[in-house]
Amino acid sequence: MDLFDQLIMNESGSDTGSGEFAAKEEKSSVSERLLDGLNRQQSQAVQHQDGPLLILAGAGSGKTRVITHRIAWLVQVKHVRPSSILAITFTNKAAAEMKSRIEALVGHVSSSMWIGTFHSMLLRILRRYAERLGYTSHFTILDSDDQQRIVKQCYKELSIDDKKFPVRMVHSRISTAKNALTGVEQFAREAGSDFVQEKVAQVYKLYQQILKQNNSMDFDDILFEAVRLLENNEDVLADYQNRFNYILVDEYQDTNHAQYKLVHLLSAVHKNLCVVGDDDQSIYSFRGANIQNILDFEKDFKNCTVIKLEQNYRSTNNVLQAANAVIKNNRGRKSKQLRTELPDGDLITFYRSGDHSEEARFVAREIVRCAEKSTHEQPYGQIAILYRLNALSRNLESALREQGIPYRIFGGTRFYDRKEIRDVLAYLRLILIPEDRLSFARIINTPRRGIGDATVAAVDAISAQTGMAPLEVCAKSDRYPELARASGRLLLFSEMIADFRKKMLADSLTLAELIEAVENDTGLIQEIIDQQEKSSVSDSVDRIENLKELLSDAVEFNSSYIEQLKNVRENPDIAAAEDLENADETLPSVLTSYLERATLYAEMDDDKDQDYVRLMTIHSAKGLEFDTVFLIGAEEGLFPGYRSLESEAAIEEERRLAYVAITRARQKLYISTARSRLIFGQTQAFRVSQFVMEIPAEYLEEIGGSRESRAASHEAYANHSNQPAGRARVQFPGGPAPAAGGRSSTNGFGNYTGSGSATGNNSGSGRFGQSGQMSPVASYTNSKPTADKKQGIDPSTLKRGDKVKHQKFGVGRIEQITPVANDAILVIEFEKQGIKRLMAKMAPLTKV
DNA sequence: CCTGTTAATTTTTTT
DNA sequence: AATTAACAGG
Repeated sequence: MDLFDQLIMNESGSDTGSGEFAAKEEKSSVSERLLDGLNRQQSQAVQHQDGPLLILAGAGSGKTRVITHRIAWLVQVKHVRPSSILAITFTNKAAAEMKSRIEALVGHVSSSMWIGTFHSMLLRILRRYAERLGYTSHFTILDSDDQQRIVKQCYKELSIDDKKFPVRMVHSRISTAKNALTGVEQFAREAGSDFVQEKVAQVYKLYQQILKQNNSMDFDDILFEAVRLLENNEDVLADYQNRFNYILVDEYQDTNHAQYKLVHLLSAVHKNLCVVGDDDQSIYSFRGANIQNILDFEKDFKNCTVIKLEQNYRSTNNVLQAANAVIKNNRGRKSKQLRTELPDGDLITFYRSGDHSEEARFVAREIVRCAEKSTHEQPYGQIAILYRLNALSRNLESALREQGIPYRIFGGTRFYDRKEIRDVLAYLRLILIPEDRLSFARIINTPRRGIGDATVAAVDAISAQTGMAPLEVCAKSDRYPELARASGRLLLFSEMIADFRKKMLADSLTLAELIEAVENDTGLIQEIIDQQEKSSVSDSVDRIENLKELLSDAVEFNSSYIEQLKNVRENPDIAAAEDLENADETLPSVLTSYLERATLYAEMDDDKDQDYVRLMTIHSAKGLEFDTVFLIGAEEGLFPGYRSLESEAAIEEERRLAYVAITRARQKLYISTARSRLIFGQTQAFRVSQFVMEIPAEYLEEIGGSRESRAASHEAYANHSNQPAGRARVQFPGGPAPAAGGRSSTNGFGNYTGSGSATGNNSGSGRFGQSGQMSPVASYTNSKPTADKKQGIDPSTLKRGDKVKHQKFGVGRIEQITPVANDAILVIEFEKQGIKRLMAKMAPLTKV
């Protein structure tokens, strides 16, 4: 993170020339520096005085620059107290970037500004006043996986059939209700006699009870409860209203009702609310975002100033015109027309492939070509492949590997969401908070330890009767005849947790050491190793590597946490001080912060300087830009998705998504489709996306067949030799048209043999936790005295056939060594006990 | 009560 | 296609 900050600072530092410049020109130079290079609208936005301000910032219009410069302007020219500035973003990444860019402009005073996401900033407030809402200040935060589990739990208690009421659907309705600030009672009232809504209302009610009982809030509660807090507590509201003289909200088009309400409440006194957004980039309505918030801003705030940023500095003219042409088909939008002074640039390349693997190979080959002719030091780092659904990334992987292209996939299941990681986190949470029911339920039988559903149900029943936490029931299980049979195992479990807890409270371990102890002593790793022999698809290596990765993550966290603590002590007035009010260096304190970050800050970070192709959904590409963009899967039914085909509003959202995708490209845009594609378990034929049809021909070149009109599509599909139509018109840049697709179909099957082996998994340079960029696992133990001495053997000293001696199993011979992180899985045939799988460094082994 | 097998269901996008 | 739920056998 520090490195990242530094990079940003250097970058912005050089383009504003802070140092000598300011010294020379003295006074007015400050404002000159902040306005330098801005166009009229931008500079007007930066200098706007007081009162509501709406900045409609088109894609690539220098939005971030305007925001950061405006904040700097407020501080340095208007002498606004930094601590009275609140800047809200949607992602932690955006917040971090804004923070460092502002710091580059104004220096360390930026640290007393509140810059963060809605969730992080509200959490700060909620912790302080938790008691007023009926929580303790240590309430835990539940992510959507936890939410679904609780809904399922509700189903059991209410005996609701999850076939008739899909968990997903009910969960999302509850979430929608909260985002619309509809509480339990109101929801029940409005449900009326609607059968489905009535059931949802029942679940909602019980769901909230369970959360309260657990002293936890889900993601949506953070917004909901914050509104409740402010509305019902005048003193609190007044405090924050007065405190935040200037409020700035980025990506305003993505706010939902609760967020809208919050912004209104907080800005009501000073009315210095500046919102920045682009209605054309509103793509989160499925999450409750209401595009009306930005469209109605002028109505909501009388005498508000509106500034449109329509000058695009990012894309070539061809790309930009294509984007304009697509988005103008939307009806519900503020009229604007982006323009650029950049040259036309290359035409957009449209490629119609036969099927998905041909598409993937085309993309891979084009990337190689791009990289070869690129003058950039890091040719791959400037390339992105975007798609509508995560599922589409699969096809690309093998093609990219074949060409030896370094890549990394973003999104999908996030690191902290992986099963094995969540298991460890659940242990940690239970160790920290023995009353936690959710974590208990998750891990009581993970790994398998002979405690089945029946036993868990009995424990729950006793817990409900006596009011004891489930873990406590386990500890006293010998007192209950109904638990007699499982009592031994229950006691063992509770003692194990108690033992961990003792160690934690004694503060004799580092965070990483505690995690390592959990991973090893609970048998989590052993279970994964044991599964290796059974399951045909061996992902054990990946999963263990993830667990090792968690260790280095913990080390990293630990040191940055300590540093931040130090920082706060030296400057008590920085904003982060409120988060760390009662924090210290002890393990319980560190662990508390760590768990919170794991739920709230679950994004993978991306080093901008890494030279690999980035694969991500369009959603996660918002706010980013790349020299070259490949948009794949541009097919009717995929993009726009078939679920949105019925509703005009949904199509418009998809179109906005298309607009976002197109405008990510700086210089070159490829759009590709497949005539048929294997997806959702079957091969389907697809037409070209209507969004592609909306791009005027003058901005396109076509390869592998034209985008046929609807009428022509049958005919074209009939003569599926993709030779004729497209080929004639192809102007393949740089040479005689190579048979980009159709010819080499042998490859389509060729890669089958290549995959499957362990090497196949590792050779991909892409996946999280495998690439060299992650910090090495080696050094995760540090200063504090280690509680238990390391055992085992360094795997690098071992080879097949070596004899080893195990404390319990006796002497055995090594049959197989599978490297994992900096350790290895050993398959050992013991003379007496048979074949066992063990981690080289962890097992009590000695060389013979 | 666990385990391994079969059947069924699922597929946006994410703070 | 792949993950997850139900089911039967030990």
